[in-house]
Amino acid sequence: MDNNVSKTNKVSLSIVAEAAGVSKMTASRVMRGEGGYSEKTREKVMAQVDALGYLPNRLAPLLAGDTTSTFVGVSIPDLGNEVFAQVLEGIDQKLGSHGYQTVLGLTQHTLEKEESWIETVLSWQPAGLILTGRSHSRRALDLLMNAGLPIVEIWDLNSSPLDMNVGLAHFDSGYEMGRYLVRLGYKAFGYVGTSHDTANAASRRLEGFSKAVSDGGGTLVRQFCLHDTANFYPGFYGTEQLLASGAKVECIYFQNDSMAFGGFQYCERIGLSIPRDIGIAGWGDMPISSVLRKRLTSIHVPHLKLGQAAAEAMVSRLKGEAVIDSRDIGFSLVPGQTVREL
Amino acid sequence: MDNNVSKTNKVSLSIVAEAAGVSKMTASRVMRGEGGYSEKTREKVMAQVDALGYLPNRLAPLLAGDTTSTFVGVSIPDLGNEVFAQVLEGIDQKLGSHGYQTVLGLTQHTLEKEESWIETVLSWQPAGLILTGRSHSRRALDLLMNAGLPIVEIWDLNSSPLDMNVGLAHFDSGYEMGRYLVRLGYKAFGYVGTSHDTANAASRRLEGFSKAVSDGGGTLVRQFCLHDTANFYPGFYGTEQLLASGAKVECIYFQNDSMAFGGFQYCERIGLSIPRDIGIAGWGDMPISSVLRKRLTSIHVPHLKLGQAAAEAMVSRLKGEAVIDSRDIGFSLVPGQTVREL
DNA sequence: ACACGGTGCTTTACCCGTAACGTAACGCAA
DNA sequence: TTGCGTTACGTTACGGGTAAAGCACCGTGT
Repeated sequence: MDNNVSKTNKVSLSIVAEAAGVSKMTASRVMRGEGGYSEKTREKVMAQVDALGYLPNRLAPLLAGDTTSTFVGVSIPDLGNEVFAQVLEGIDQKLGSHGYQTVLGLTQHTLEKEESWIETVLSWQPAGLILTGRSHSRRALDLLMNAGLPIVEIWDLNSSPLDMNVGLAHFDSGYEMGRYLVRLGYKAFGYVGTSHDTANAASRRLEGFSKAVSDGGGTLVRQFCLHDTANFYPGFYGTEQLLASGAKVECIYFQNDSMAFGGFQYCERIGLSIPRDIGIAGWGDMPISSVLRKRLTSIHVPHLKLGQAAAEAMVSRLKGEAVIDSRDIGFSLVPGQTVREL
Repeated sequence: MDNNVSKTNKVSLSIVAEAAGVSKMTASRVMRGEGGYSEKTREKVMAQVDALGYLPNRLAPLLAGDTTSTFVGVSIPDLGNEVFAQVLEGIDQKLGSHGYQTVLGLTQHTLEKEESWIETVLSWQPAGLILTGRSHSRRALDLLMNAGLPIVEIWDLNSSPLDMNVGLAHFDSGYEMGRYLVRLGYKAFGYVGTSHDTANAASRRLEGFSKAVSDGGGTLVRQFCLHDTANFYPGFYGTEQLLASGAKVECIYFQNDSMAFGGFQYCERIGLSIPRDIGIAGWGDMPISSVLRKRLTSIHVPHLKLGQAAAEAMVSRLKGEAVIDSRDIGFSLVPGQTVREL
């Protein structure tokens, strides 16, 4: 291996121009195909472009201020949660198809990491930012205000977004699930989720759920919030802890379907039949549900579409088109077979 | 909402300097804390930095050529496959902790998308690239050679990497699984996977598997490669197709655990008992396995660690430290309970 | 008295591509 | 021939930061 590759003998436009025997400006015009040169000149320049392997440096016009970058910073809590991976996929697909690049930032659900990522990414002059969640640190807000670039806050619907907003009403989705389960006759509920951050979307789902339950005369007997990613295993051992705690629950509401499936597996492992002995409800209508004999009772959310819509809003704004500042991507209840029937 | 935020009244160093009554250069020195100024000057400058909310523009020194960027381009096939999401998470964690930014590119398993992404991302002067897979288009190779920057090819172990390489021996992992299953007495095998790209890692696993099977006197009766993401549902309907095809198989090898679980679910759905009636083997030892009563027979791969190791190799190279050009991240067979016992 | 070194600052030049402007050469009509 | 437009270029300036060089001014030693 050549370890001294680092000697970046970068080919600049002036080098191409000199080699072709023309001025930088003429070469630049040829590169952009904007006309104002003869066919003979075009050939001379292009011959050198091919020979030298010239690739334009997009930083230069950016610095000169006559363009914006095509970077879009995207902050995502974590990728261990399949739901966020899908949102990111939707974002990157759409951004990419419009010639924009995704600059990723994983925040691990902390505002501090988000803040330091925002500071760094802003210093690279992104065209805009897509941020997951609606709460940001004081300093992050200052930075964002000062930067004055397009921002899409996703995931959560937000009555006063910084700029644009694409998401869904998490509280409402929790409320709808709670109401549905109460109507089925359940009274005593348990909850298993992750994270202690009261400001996040999952907490708002739990709030909505909790309200629906008490509105309907039921009780949220016990809730477990684990310090872990919202994936299968935490759902499994969270359920174990919940049931071991002695709480008498008829139905468990989970932060998402991955956790719900983990809980489902634990219940069956200890001999509980679902939904006869205990009900299980999740959130997200995630891919795993499609292969289960008993489809999980859940809330369907178009994750990929959410990401795409966010990217579209960003691209439209960057192209100077009219943009709806706020978009509710919606959700729908999936009855499933993991809770009793009416 | 202020829709006219776009008026980017960018605060530059000269503005800060002028406001503080010093030259750009002095302000620059204060910003970098490299000395050569009085305490009084430092205070004057910092007061203006705070007042104006100045954030340095990291593009400028980049253009001037006395620094490299802190962007690292990372190409990933898709995020619908949990395994790649984890690899990406590992990469971004490690890059981020060293002050580097991940610029994502989803290639959807196609060399054309990789090529166009490489071209675009190179024009933004990244510090290095991390690419999934070892095959690239002719033009991509030209571009990479010409750019002369650090490259880590991940996923697959590669006898002649472009630069650095972190991965595992996919062929061997397939071979080991095949040998294991043959030793258990299986003779007739089926395969369910995705993608028709013969150049990718999953194909190499299949080749290894196939070789082990024929070396051991068995037969790979039928194989299904679906045009889909390697997730639960394709595993489910791929298995349906396989079994409906009338092929007599005793054991099915899947591209990964997600597909294997989908297949598992299909088998149980139609009344087949696992492993009594049919054996199932996956790859990746993915999170879902941890909550199943019958752990999937699989190959354990430290995905997160693979991503971290790739990022570490990149960072070390960028810092000018000595780097091992190639690293085998390894794998290990997980016996599981979805195949018969010896 | 003058050389010398250090401190604290300013000035100049540069990176790369493009906008804006300048200009030489030519064609064509009055 | 003059006047004007067009074509096909070249020249200059710019943007944000930093390296390198320049330059006052001070204190100190001889």
